[in-house]
Amino acid sequence: MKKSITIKEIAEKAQVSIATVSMVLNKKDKKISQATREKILIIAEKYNYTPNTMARSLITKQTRTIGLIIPDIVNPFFPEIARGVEDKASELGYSVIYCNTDDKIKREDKYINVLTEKMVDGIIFAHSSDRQMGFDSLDRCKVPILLIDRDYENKNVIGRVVVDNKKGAYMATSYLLDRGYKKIAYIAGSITTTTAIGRLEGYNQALTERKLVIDNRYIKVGEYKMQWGMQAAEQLLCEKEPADAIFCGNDLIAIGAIKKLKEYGLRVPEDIGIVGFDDIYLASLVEPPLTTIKQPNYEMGFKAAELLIKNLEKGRVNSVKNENNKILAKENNILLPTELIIRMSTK
Amino acid sequence: MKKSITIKEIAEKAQVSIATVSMVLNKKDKKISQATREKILIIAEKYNYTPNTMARSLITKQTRTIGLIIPDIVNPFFPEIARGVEDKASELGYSVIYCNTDDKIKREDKYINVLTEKMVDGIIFAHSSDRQMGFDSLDRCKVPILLIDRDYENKNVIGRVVVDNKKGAYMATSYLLDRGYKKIAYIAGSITTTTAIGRLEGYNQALTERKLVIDNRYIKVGEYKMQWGMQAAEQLLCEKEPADAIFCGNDLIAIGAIKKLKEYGLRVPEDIGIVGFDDIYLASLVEPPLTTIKQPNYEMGFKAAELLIKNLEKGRVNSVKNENNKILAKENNILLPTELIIRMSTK
DNA sequence: CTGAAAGCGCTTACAG
DNA sequence: CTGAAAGCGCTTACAG
Repeated sequence: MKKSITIKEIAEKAQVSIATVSMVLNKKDKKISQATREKILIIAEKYNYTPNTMARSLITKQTRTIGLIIPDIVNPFFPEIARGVEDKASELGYSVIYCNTDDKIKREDKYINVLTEKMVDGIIFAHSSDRQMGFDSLDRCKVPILLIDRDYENKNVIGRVVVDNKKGAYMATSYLLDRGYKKIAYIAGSITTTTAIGRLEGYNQALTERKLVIDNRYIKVGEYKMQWGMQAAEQLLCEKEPADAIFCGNDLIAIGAIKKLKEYGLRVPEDIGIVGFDDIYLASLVEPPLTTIKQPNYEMGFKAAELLIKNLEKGRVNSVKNENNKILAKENNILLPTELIIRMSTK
Repeated sequence: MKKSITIKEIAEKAQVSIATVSMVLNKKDKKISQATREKILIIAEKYNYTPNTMARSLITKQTRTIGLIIPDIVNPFFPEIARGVEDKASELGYSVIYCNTDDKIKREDKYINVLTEKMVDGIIFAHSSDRQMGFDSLDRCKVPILLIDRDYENKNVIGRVVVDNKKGAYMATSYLLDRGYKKIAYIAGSITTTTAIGRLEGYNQALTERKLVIDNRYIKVGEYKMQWGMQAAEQLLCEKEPADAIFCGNDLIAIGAIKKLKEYGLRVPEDIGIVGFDDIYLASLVEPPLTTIKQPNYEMGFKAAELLIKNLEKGRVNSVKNENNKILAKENNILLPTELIIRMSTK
């Protein structure tokens, strides 16, 4: 491929210094005469000049690139986040390097290193729930990190954008109770993540508020998979007093549960109520359509990019002051609301 | 954030020159004594040295970053591609900057510029079908481009990885004929893209091979949306001799068609056969489960990254020779096979 | 085996 | 209003 013209070459052609060219091309040209300016601009246009951002970044210490580390873009939970991030970033003149970790800490660490070497200005990170406090590669990270979806404590974390899982689970459980179901089970995908803990709390709160007893036999913990939804639903059906409604940790679990209930000849929602969490593409096409707690994934990505970049640019203004503000400003912790989407069968 | 130590500082601490440090850190240290090597390595380790790839790239003209330009990561067609690209790229030591265009040529052009400025080594590009030959921003692009999914002619295109749409459509249509359906309709999403043309050809071929007449009333052209599937299915049902099977341009169209058929009280596949193209997440959960032509999207991304990077590195070896090989080597045009996935109702 | 020097393409005080 | 110069952090011939 043909290489680009440089400011040095433009300077020669225009018979001016490279400093002047640089200033004109960067619009820091208040002090440059109109004649000079035009001469330079015309040459740059003619030779299709593209600046070399490598060279620029070397001086400015700013790449206008951010990293996005997620478990897996194929997991339908993440494309919307990724899209939100990219939309806001590109609006603000930033590019995004994206990385898939499959929730493996080794890969996370590798990507944090790579992104550091590429000198990204910041990282948006949906980390593995297995991440352990203590001796952590995040400590050695030289780049500000903003967490999404899952929370974590680390000195390099400058902010977090998470979903109000507790409220969502509360809404889901309350919805089922409002519709007259009495014994609400909860099929969880996990119980260790901050996300999962929030959902359990919301479930508990809804029951407690109505003075209902929390029955551990109705709480099943497994993985966020369809298979587990089927398995857990079967377990629930075998209890002496089977539950009459199920709040599912995510849509995949819910879909599995529905499948199993059908096998047992149970109708949803006539015989048993179901609400899922998350919002998978086509969830509305499953039969019966799945009522879910929708997570604002696009907004999560969008807000995260906005917050990160805002902080980066603020940081540049008074970087000295920022050096040891380990206490996170409250406005850097964003809790996004969820929404209950009720879907009815069209039959 | 704390800044990284530089090779200059390491050189001072180790009492050697920066050249020596550079060689050791880059493993080009055959000629360096073991003692010196170790001294340097220990210091680098101790101070948690991370190389500044900006500085390096400025000299080597290589960023080990590629661009991925796609219409929309939220469209379920693209996550698998993106994942394939990232997997292969990271395996080969490359990062990927990803961009969403919404099929807008302006955004495509913008991203091509941005990626050029960021000095990516190459671009994997799923372009808008509206792209016009002639005065084209791609011509001015300074970076090698590899096309995926959709073909296009341009001097900067060094390769293409596309799906065998013709064969896929042929398989879909033949499958329906084999099952005894007589009048196969085709609801297309488009008729202008190379992709769409391939599918139409395959459909025609299957009919022609069995000496069946191609009836234009059975071919409906619209968009790749569920809404259009519903609409077109309705149109087909209103024909004097309604079709008894439909090959759908993609899964969304197929799902829309199924929906409409249900409204008319028609059963799939007893009353009418349906085959879709593409493979959307959860397509197996729609009722009845959708038989589709699966596109090897992950492989497409994976192969694309492999092919692009292989060419980049080859190009570096003999860049002079490569300058004007406008004729694309045959091995740079990859046609990936599709697969027929038959899904039956479990009832 | 190692170092001095040039240079990648740019920005940024500083001087005039 | 404009230019000369230093320097960002690195690599790469070249010399010894």
